Amino acid sequence: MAQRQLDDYSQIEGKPKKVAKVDTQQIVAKNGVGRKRLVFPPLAPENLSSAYLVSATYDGVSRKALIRLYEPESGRIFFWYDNTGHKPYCLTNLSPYDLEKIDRLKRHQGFDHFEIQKKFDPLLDKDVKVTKVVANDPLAIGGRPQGSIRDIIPQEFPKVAGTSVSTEVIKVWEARIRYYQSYFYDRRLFFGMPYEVKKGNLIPKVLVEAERAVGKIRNIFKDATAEELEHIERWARLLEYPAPKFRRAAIDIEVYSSIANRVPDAHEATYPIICVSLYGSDNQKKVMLLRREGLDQGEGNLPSGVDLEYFDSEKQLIKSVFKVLWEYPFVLTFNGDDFDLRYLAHRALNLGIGREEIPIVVGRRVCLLKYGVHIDLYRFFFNRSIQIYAFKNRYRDLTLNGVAKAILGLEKIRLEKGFGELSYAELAQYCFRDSEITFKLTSFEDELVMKLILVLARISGMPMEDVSRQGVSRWIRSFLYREHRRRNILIPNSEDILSKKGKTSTKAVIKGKKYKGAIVVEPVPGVFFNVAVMDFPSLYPSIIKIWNLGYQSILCPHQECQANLVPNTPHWVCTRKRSLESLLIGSLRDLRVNWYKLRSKDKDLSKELRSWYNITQGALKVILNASYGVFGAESFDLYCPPVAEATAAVGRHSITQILKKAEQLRIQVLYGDTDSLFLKNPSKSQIENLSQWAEEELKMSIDLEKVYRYAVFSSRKKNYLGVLEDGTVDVKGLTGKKKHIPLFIKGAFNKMKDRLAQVKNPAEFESAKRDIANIVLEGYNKLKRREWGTLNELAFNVVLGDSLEHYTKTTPQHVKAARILKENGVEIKAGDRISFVKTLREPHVKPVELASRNEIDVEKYIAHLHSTFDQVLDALDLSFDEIIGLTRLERFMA
DNA sequence: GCGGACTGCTTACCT
DNA sequence: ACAGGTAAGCAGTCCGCG
Repeated sequence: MAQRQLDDYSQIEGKPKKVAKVDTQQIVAKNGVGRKRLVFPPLAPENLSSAYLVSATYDGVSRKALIRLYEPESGRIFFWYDNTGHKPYCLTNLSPYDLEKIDRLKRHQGFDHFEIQKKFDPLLDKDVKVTKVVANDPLAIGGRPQGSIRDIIPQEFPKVAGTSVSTEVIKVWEARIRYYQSYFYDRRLFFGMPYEVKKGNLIPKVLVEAERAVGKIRNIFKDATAEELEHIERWARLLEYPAPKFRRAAIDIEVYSSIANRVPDAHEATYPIICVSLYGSDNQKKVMLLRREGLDQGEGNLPSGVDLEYFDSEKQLIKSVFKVLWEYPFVLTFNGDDFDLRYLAHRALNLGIGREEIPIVVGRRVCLLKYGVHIDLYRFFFNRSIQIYAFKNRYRDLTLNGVAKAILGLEKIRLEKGFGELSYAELAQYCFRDSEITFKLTSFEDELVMKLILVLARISGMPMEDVSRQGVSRWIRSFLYREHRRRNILIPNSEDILSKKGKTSTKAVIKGKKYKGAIVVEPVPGVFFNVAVMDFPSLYPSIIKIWNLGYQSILCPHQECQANLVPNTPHWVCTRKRSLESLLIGSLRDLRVNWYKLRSKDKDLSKELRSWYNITQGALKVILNASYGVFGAESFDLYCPPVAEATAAVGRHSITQILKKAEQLRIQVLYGDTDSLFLKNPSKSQIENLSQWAEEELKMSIDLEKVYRYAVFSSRKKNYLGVLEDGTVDVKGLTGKKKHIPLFIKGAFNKMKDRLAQVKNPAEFESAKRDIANIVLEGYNKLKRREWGTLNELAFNVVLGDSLEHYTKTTPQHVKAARILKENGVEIKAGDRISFVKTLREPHVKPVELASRNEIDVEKYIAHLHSTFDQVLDALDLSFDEIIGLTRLERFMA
């Protein structure tokens, strides 16, 4: 089963119903910046002019949806409780008459009532009557180990039905959607958008400027159908509204530990918290230290403006931290879910601080706040899509230091000793830097990260907490679910989609894959001047749009659609009705390509506006890039393999057709991958012809993406080097750019790269070739003469993909090195980068720390230098062996 | 017992 | 837990080899 039994918020430790009684337990906290006293819960007033809807939960006490509104003027959070009487529910195909027979259901304490509802069944393609089973509590629907309504119905009905009823025909739908999501979908509320409270009711704000922009957009998309335009406008309305300033604070804690290098257990919370730092957007900078006996003041400078406060008791220190957590609307941590907030909460309990005084809600995998929104930046930066598409793989190490160094150029303070041995000054300095860095991860480039999370919350329809923690497939699922509810379409169960439309028909090139993917054109080896790169902008989303792909439309039940075949597959696509995916993904794609990308570069707009548009187009890019893949991912709740397969098949068809056309137009294609073509010195009219043909015949645009002054291809696919007119060098796939190879080799490679950047025309190539040969020779000689700097220069840095025990089939070199490290008492876990060098004696590897320079296997390094350079030398008509002076005979003998 | 041909595993990359 | 395709390097296996 792809769906999870329980959600994070139902797994909150302790008894959810005892969390903060609304009327009796009022917690009053005075914050440090002279604001008003805070009363909990901070109810929204009867009238509130404008506040952003940032988060929501189910409140077990009032049994209502609870919405957090962020009001940027005062920088406060207000709580708004549902006033419409909306309740949790699920749907079933059993009639109320049948359901009445199920005693356990009727007697269930959370059960409220039945309603008959008409819904559209997307898999049967017709209206159906279903029963809405309404409950008083979302946990009654699902979330209790036994005795949840969603389980009782299929389990109990066959027993009471009289005749034999198979469990399979009894359906329960929409029982696994979190209540606050369900609430938002039904009430058509949008996370991240501003609302006003008027006489206690929530009303969306309308902004004149945003509406004006929507009007402009409407004019741009003249060719869109009415249905498409409707969706484009709906998205644009979400994206045109500006972002607020986020009042926020980053915190970081340090815990005393007797053993250096061991992370204290956040659940046990045995050791005292000795230091906490705070960095606020309102310039509140603070370090709180626990006084300990015999500790030196020590030397060390805190940046100016940082308050230093000492506490005699840890309890007082923690209470002081809690004031901050009861105060700020947004709290930032780096790994606070697993460590900082979790430790604080457990430590507080250990010290006898009352539950109601603790501002943290500790879940199984997350830690949330009772007042504000906790954003764990570790979780956000861990997201693969964010890493790749939003930050272009700029950071590699998923540590605070790694991310900050790559993005901000800021580093943690290096420690020579354990926390236990630091003086007050050293500890304060160290701790403060961490919260400073954490904060700055959200403030660089005009608060990009906060805005990105906001935009993603709007598009996905998820609270900021969730959107910052969950992956792109959840975001996509959420906006598709939202559209189902909007149109009164039953949200299908994953297993029903799969049993109806689960089969694929093509054979993947790679063993173990489910279907065939993209085409890579065999490159023509050599150096070519004036290479034009053309590509289909967001090819797969375009295909989903144009071919009307979706789980409903593929293999639809209509006879007449069966002739509408996807090229090279037996799959047909519906001709009667537009699929939700086609409309939603297609309109997002069109908006990005034809509006947001252009606006982000529009010099007539203010810098601020351009930056906003740039963030928006970046968010769209992240989503669009994943919008095809999710349909081929089992974990996606609308998993539908033929949709993914059809998308890839049309992709292959498109590039194959354009290759043929290029040949007809006598344009030589040097290379191509998935959605791109590299053309050899084409004329303007040839390019024009090609793109016109694609527009007419394939109904797809193809753009001239860039022109390389020259490009170097080896005979290997996904391996090339291109020099743009401005001298920038694009290196793709070559070993020389891979992050794990030794700096020594990378250095030599980069020298070659810099030299190649200077070549302007074929004539200049000859002297460049001589220089490159010298670079290679220099590297070779240095190795031969063992003239490297530190051993670090020779270290390979390979990420350990799994925990050490997991490697049973083979033992790769980095695993060998990691095991040696472990024997030496170093803690090793999945995701660690292992640095090792190649040595002469068995087992031919050693962790850098443990190796000495005389045991290096120089010949191995020469072999690596050789293969790294071969990828380029081939094309330049140079030979590694000749460069290093091997005679033809010696080469023959070797 | 050893080397070459082969397959499989693992990582890092491309679109 | 978005997909499939490609390259590289090494580990492990099989088989021939008087």
